[in-house]
Amino acid sequence: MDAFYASVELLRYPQLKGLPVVIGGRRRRPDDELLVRHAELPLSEIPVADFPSLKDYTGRGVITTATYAARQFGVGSAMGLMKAAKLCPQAILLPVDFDQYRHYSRRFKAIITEIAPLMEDRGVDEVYIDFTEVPGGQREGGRSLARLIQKTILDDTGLTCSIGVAPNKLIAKMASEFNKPKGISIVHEADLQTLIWPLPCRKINGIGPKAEEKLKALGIHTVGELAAWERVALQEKFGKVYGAWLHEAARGRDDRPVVLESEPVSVSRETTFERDLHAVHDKAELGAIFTRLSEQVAADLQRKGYVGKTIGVKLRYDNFKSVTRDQTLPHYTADAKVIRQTAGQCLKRVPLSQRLRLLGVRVGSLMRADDALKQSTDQETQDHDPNALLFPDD
DNA sequence: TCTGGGGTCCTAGGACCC
DNA sequence: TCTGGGGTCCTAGGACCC
Repeated sequence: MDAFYASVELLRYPQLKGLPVVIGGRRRRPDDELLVRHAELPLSEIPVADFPSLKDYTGRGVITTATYAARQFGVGSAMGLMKAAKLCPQAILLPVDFDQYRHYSRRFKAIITEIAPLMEDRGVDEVYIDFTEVPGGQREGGRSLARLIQKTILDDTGLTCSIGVAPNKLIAKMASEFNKPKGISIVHEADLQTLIWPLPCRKINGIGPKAEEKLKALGIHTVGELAAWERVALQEKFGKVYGAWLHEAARGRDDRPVVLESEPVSVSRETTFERDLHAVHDKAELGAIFTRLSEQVAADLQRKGYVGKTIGVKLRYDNFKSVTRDQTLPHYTADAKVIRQTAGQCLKRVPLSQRLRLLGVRVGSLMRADDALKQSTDQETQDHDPNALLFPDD
């Protein structure tokens, strides 16, 4: 989806269309005041001049999405808001409204699966679709089906997307970036050298900032330059698995299937504080946050129907260094008190003299709650300990 | 003026078991 | 008196992605 969060906000506030708008920040909805002040007005009639702008923002946070108008000023995803404010102080700043994005996410995905049922969910704003067996999926190399999907999503939601069509996920992902926004790009196997090889390595999904730097140090800047390297040489520099993958990726080879369903591995909640906190000096405040995070994780697990047995904490110090600690329980749980208690044990194993900027609670080694129940009743027949796995404290 | 939140996967060492 | 080989699980950190 094109600038997804921002585009959803523009559905609510069409008067902001064409203006630099960024989504992000840590405050409650800054338009709360707007809504109160303009309670008599529909959202779409709130004057543009009354929207909060980047230059008035103080505090922590990053941009999650910027409209294309804002990107012209050099601001973009993951940029700190304070830095963005220097580049484009007049940009309108709206806070993240995840419920709203989830709602539109479900809608566009439902539209896609109606047209092409083999869809892999890649997060709130991205999917892979298998066109292979869809009627008309091969017409014009896939362009006609891509157009149909774009038009149906636009008619139903008012949102635009960009689609890349290619023989595999690796190339399709790269192709989808070629013509944003509202783009359709078809890349055939034979186009590898002309369309893919000139690109910077960083464009490959799986090469991040670290790998890019390492590649640059070797004089490898483009995918084509990467493709010139022998597999063994890359494996020497990057390790057996990653090196082999780099070798394949540079040749446009990727045999990963489109995965329709997957089980979650972990559930977590974390928060960056308004100001850095100290374990001793701000003990009460930290304790309350810690409890809230544990309760949120427990609620998330219960809502999704999972239990887990590895409980962990994550801390980020004021110097941005992070540490994690975790502990595996002998039983599965989704209980806030058990999570809070175990996470508390983990916290004791971590140095706490430095100020903290972030605290997180995580539950991993998940299992579906109904499967865990089944296991515990199996167990019951063996040792007459009802619900031992799920509810050891009962 | 630094740098969100929610994830996945990989690596590597140590414990422990057969 | 010098110590194999394979497997699994646990833990911590880190790269990467949306």
